[in-house]
Parts: sequence; C-alpha cells; structure tokens
Amino acid sequence: MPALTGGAAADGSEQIYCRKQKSLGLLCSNFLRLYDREGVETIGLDDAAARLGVERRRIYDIVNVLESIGVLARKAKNRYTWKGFAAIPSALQLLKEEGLMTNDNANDANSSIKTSDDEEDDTYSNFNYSSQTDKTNPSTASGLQGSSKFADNRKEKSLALLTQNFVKLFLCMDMDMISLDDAAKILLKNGRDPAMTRSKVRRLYDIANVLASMKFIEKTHHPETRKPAFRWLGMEGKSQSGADTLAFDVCKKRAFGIDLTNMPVKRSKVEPKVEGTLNQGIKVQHQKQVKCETLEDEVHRPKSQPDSRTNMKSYSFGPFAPGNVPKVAASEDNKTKHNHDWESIAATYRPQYHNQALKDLFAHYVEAWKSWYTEVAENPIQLTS
DNA sequence: CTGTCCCGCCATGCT
DNA sequence: AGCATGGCGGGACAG
Repeated sequence: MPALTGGAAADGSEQIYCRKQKSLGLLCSNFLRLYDREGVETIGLDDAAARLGVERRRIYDIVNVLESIGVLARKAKNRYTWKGFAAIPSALQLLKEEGLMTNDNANDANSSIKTSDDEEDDTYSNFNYSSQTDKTNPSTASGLQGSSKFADNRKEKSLALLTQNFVKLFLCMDMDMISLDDAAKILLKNGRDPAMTRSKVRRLYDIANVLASMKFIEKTHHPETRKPAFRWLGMEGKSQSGADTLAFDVCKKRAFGIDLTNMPVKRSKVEPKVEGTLNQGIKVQHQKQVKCETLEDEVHRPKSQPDSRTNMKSYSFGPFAPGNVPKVAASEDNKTKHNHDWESIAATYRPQYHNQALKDLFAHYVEAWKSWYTEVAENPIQLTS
C-alpha cells in the first residue's frame, strides 16, 4: 500500500491528472471486466474500490445502477451478489411491466407510495425496486425492509430508482431518443424549477454513462435540435455482432483512455493541466488520500485478444473491451459463459409496443412532453416517433 | 459559452 | 459513537 498519494506514479510512469480516466463509464467498464468472469459470486465494495483504485463513493454509484438493472443484488453490508448479465432481460421486463402498470392505475392504491414531499417530486413511477432480481435469497429474510414505511423520501431520489425510471422511459414509451434534460423534466413530472432539473440532469449523466458503457444506450444528437440526446439500444445492441463494439470511443469526443486508473490521482483545483509535458505529479492538495491497494496488474492487462471471450459473441462490454481483459486468462479456457448468449436473450426479450396500455401511456407522455417543451423552449418541436 | 460530470462534503441510516 | 450509504451541487474540464 504505497499510498500513491502524490501524482507521480510509483512505477515511474508519470500520471498527470486526466479526467477521462476517471469517468464513471470507464470505471463501470472496468468494474464489469473485473467481475464478469467465472467464479465470481459476491463482490465486496472495498475490494472493488481498491482494485479499481477509486473511492468507495464511486463504487456506490456504479453498484446502484447495476443493481437497478439486475446485474447485482445487495447481499449484505458491503457485499453484493453478482447476478450477471443474464439477469438483465427479466429485470427490464419487470421494469416495463411496472412502468405500464403504474401508469395505468391511477386508482390502484397499494402502490401509491408517492410521498409527495416538498415541491415537485420525482414520480412517474412508484415502485419498490429490488425484490425482483432474485428469488433465491433467504438470507435477507423478506428481501425488503421498510416496505412498511415508504415515507423514505430519500429513496425516492436514489440513483437506483432514477435509473429504473430512466430506463422505463425507453421501455414504456416509444421514444427511443431523449435528451437528459427532457428526461429530467419528465421524471420530475414538472420540471419547472431549473435548479431541480439541473440537479436531476447531473444524476442522469452519471446513469447515462454507465448505461452507455454497457451499451444500453448511446449518445447521439437530436435530428433537428442538434441537442445531445441518448438513444436506446437495449438488448438489441447486444446481439448484433459487429456493430456493438464501441459505444464510447467512436461516438465520443470524450474518448477515454485505455487503461484503468488505479492511482489516486486527483484533479488539481489550481494546477492548470499541463498536457503531456513534464512529469509533474499532481499536487493533491486537500483530502485524505484513498487507501489504494494498487493492484495494477490486476486489471491492467491489455491483451490484444479481443475475441478471447468466445461465448460473449462479439459483445464486449465497455469501450475498451478489445484491448483490456482481466488477468484471468488462465481460467479462460473452460469458461462456458452460455449465460451470455445475447443472441437468444434478445430473441426472447422483444419489446412489444403493441398493446393498448402502452399506446395510451405513450400518448399521455407525448402530450406532457409537448407542453413542457413549449414551456421551456419558445419553439415547440415535433416528436420523432 | 454550454455541456459534461468528477469530487468529496456531509446528511442519513444502520449497527 | 462509528461506520456504511449515497444525495447533492460546486466547480473543473471539454468542445
């Protein structure tokens, strides 16, 4: 634990602060790369933080969205169960159903958890997430705790819930493209307050980044508006073979680096960034340093063998998949990750926007969206759908 | 300038 | 009290 506090890396290679290497999306990719392998059953947050060289706080972000998508399930304090990507389809299906249901029943009491707190509150959906992912979990008797007390204002604003609601936007509405700003307004169900919307958008960026790293969505631009927006790729994206390679690096100006940063290089608040120049460590000026176990060799192995993960089809999670594979090369041979058969998964899970409820829902939101648009923007736009 | 979004403070929840 | 979680927004960075 040679606390590499300073910027100067211990291994000689200088590390100047690089925001790109710290992105949630990259971190998520590395996280997935690190744990998506044979034998992984549980994940310790501390372990993850150490291996990835980031603070715990960041792990929470990732874990929260991954959990909301079904990839992980909280098992205990500090511990998560790896469910794998195979759990995604059912999780999404569930979200979709919930989304349709909650919309559909303005009367059904039961789920009206809507603790209309202060001003505008998030809602659009009120559902108790978690539970879904697994059935085999006697450990946490009753899977959920405070089901009794739903007045958990905090949970309503959780990243996990927001993630699910964000996903529902795509699953339950026909819009396959939406800007984070609009998403925020819709999710706030009254995004009149600029400050609140901005805050929500910030969160959505976090979410979008991890979803994008998994290629569930992709960044694009609205046809006319030119405004940045995200398009839903869903499971489809996973099944195609060549096209799914790089969600980030290609469509991004913000192409991130290839390697994992697992040094606590912090951005300097005052130091101007001296790109590629001197080896000048970053002055970490404030803050306690992160206890970093420096396991560079752990995830640092570029492997030049993109297809070594045979059964993954050509699907590679994250932007840098091709070049970076965890060290488990050893156990690579007999790994039969049939659960990654996106081909069949995609076939099984097919969005079916053909029922009435969905149409109604869509119509409803289209209306809402339009009105909000005309409110905030002087020029009403037509929805592409 | 606008769009992104990292960072870590600190409120909150759980022992 | 102490540790685990994670909301939240300041402000750095990118285009």
